[in-house]
Amino acid sequence: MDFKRLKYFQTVVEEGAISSAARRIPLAQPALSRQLLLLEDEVGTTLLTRSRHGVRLTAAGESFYRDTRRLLGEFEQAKRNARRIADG
Amino acid sequence: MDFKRLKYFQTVVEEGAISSAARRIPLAQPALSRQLLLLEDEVGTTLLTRSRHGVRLTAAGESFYRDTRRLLGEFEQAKRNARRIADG
DNA sequence: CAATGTTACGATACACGTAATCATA
DNA sequence: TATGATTACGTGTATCGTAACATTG
Repeated sequence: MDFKRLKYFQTVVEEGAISSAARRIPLAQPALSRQLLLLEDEVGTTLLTRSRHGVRLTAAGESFYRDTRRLLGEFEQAKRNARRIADG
Repeated sequence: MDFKRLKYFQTVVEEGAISSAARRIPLAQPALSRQLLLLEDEVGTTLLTRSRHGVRLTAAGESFYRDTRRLLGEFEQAKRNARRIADG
């Protein structure tokens, strides 16, 4: 599991569609679609419902989105903490 | 950044040496050494001091070890939360 | 048929293992 | 010279982009 995959998921949720998220990342749409399927496979449940108009979070997806958004922030903080201690 | 890389770091800290951590993971010693260098590069600071007897955490490494150990637990919890909501 | 998402497939990048090298008690 | 870490290099797997296909308002 790469943090990259979680960031992709965050972007898709924020954009409400895989296509526009792919443009924003940037990444080809099929590559992003695959990354989301792999993420759902690793988590073990469906996180998004797909439709003609884009994607919507499932209840499980809502939970996972909140949890991982916090997590990504904490990881950045962990790196900052380490650098701050090292640099003085 | 892969979670795998953080888990490798955890194991190295617990073992106190790259060589024994590599046996435990399992992974070839050079591969593990490279992963640690890549991790330090991504974090932006030295996390371990190397010696003939193994490795020791720097002050920055201590901080990063604590932070990421917590993070890894929280990630597992995030997955469990999602599955619980989906299944239950 | 237009805008979305997925599947197929070939090319590239990254992580691995083996072998060689460096460092130190 | 024995133990532990790093560098070099070839190989395999995973990710990417392009192209083709599927779905639906």
